[in-house]
Amino acid sequence: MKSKITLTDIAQHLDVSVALVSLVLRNKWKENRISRELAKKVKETAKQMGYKPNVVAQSLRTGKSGIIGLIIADISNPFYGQIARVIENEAEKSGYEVMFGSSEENLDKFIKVGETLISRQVDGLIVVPVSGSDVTLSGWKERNIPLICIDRFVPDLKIPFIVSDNYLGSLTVTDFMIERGYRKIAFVTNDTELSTYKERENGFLDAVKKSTVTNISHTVFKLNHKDWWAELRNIIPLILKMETEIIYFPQNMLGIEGIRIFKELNINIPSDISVISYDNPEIFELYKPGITCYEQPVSEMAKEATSLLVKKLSKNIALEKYSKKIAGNLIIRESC
Amino acid sequence: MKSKITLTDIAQHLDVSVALVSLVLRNKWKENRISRELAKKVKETAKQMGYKPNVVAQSLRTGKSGIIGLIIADISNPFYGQIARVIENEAEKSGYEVMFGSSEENLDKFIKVGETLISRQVDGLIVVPVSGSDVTLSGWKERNIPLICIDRFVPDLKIPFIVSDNYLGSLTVTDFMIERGYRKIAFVTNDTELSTYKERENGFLDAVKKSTVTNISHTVFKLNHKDWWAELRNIIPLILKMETEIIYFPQNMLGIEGIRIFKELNINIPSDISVISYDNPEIFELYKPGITCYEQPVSEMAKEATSLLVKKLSKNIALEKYSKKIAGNLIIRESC
DNA sequence: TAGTTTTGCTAAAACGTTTTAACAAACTCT
DNA sequence: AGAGTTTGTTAAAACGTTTTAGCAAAACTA
Repeated sequence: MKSKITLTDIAQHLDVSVALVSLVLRNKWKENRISRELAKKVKETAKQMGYKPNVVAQSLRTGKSGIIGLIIADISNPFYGQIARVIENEAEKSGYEVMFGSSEENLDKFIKVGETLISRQVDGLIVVPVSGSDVTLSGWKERNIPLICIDRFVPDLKIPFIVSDNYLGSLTVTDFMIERGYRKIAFVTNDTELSTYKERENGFLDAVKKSTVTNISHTVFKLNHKDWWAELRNIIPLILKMETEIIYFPQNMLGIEGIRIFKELNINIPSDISVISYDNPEIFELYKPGITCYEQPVSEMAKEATSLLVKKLSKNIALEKYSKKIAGNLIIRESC
Repeated sequence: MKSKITLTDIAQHLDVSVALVSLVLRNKWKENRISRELAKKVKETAKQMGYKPNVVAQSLRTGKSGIIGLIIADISNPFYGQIARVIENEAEKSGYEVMFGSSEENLDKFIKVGETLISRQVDGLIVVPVSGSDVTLSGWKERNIPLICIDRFVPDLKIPFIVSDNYLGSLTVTDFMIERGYRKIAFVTNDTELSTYKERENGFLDAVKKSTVTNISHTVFKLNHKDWWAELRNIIPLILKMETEIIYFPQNMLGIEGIRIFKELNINIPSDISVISYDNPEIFELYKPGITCYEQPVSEMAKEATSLLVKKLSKNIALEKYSKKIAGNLIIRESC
């Protein structure tokens, strides 16, 4: 069997033009007045010869690759894995494929992955912006690359975004803690300007401030972005020493690492300390005790973002006004 | 800013030929005797004009896409996620990118994903074969598509494979259970012909058979492939009623689902029943009690498979003789 | 019968590259 | 000075498609 059958092969085999074959196989034979029988014959021969279109050639000619590029922030974070899954699924429904890469929260890698995707002629890009990526993003925008931000947005940049309502979410979490009677609260976050963390911190602080309960003592710990992993290990004993009643992790990786450390230290949740976290990875459900958390509307975000981009690609409209902040929901389990 | 700068743009701008620009930018100017100064000028202009090669056009011309296709079996299985991650990483080191899709253990989807990847002109394919995929695979092989199987192999098909040594692994697990004194053992597996499951079952059965201990009672439960999820729920109470001492899940998803069900039923591990599983997802480490399991050499497999494919792509050699079964290792925790 | 319309198909350009053969100009020999 | 060689550059074909304008033949019109 010949390894690659092209339109030319079929055309030669039937002694017709390449154009005709192309028209038939893309179902344009009617409007191009190609006779029904010939069309049929072409289709059959194509199938029988095992013709598969060369998408690369198609892309080159049409300028459309049928690929959506996705840049997530951290491949090992199940949250982004889930986002990628849903986007892939949704994209497929609209006939697109997804190519993706992870920036690992690193600007250089972000740029590199993006440029690679662009040189592959992706039709559009869904990105989780990383710290410092605003210049790059506006550059891409200038170059007319259809762009959507997901999970995080970049203030001041007129790029449409679909994110979860992190401020509201964190308010909810904090109100819940206070209502449950917790008064000594530790908030352990990453030291970064990213919108997600900022808004969750603001939500936390505002909830405490607005509360009618007055005797709340709260401490914010900021982990160095680069080796938060190690820092968390150092900080947790401190937090325990402070007789903290509850620790609030505003992100799943922090939460997961937290419970790992508690397990190692033989600290019991919730009898020794209570825990609440953002995001709802499978492990929070399975863990004993189940971890109370604020679940983000992952599927919804991913779906919205994809359909927004697809809309943009089919009819070229401005999208900023479609930007959205979507609420999630609190899942109460046994950890607090 | 113009949205797409091409070689032609640069050539016109400098009033030289497109050929020259191409030669310079791909660092072939020396062997083509292009003057040093002109080369320098071309490079500078290219950078300054923001030229990015159109990889699609390059692919069409060269017949190489620089993409490795990957078909995993189940996107929601962290085991395959990890494989995908490592492959992507390794591929990148050799200058390849990875496009992937999941077959969801479904033959039609497997074929569809594969054909899509092929029509995208992937340079080669790493696949986790699904049940019944042998015909498809040999078809692809006929079409000269460089192919490697990972995780599972297809007997009788001369396609190079990198898998873990499932028979040996299961022997090890079973020997361990017996040595620990367990005598009433349930083996809960999927009802499938896939090499992984078959070999783990054989390993289990042979270990029991060969054992010098005589009073072992073992039962094999086979879950219907399609809704194993529901069936497992039905079977576990039976297993408990049989006063089984230990339950052996020969795959991570089975194990995870198992502990979820135990949690729901308020069954304690290991006091009510002991558990041992194959694979080592994060949750087995974090869970209380930690789940004893047999860890597969995921990274090693993924690395081997990638480097094998890359080798094939650079120098076109036959690979079957490089097929490998790699041993994993037992991780002892508290669940048995 | 001559003109007009319809039918059925094809030639050719284009997409952005890579690669090879060829060519003019400048040099180097005798 | 003429032949040969080297240097620096380019024209053109090719990869596999899509798409448009156009053409010949057939079928109508009147």
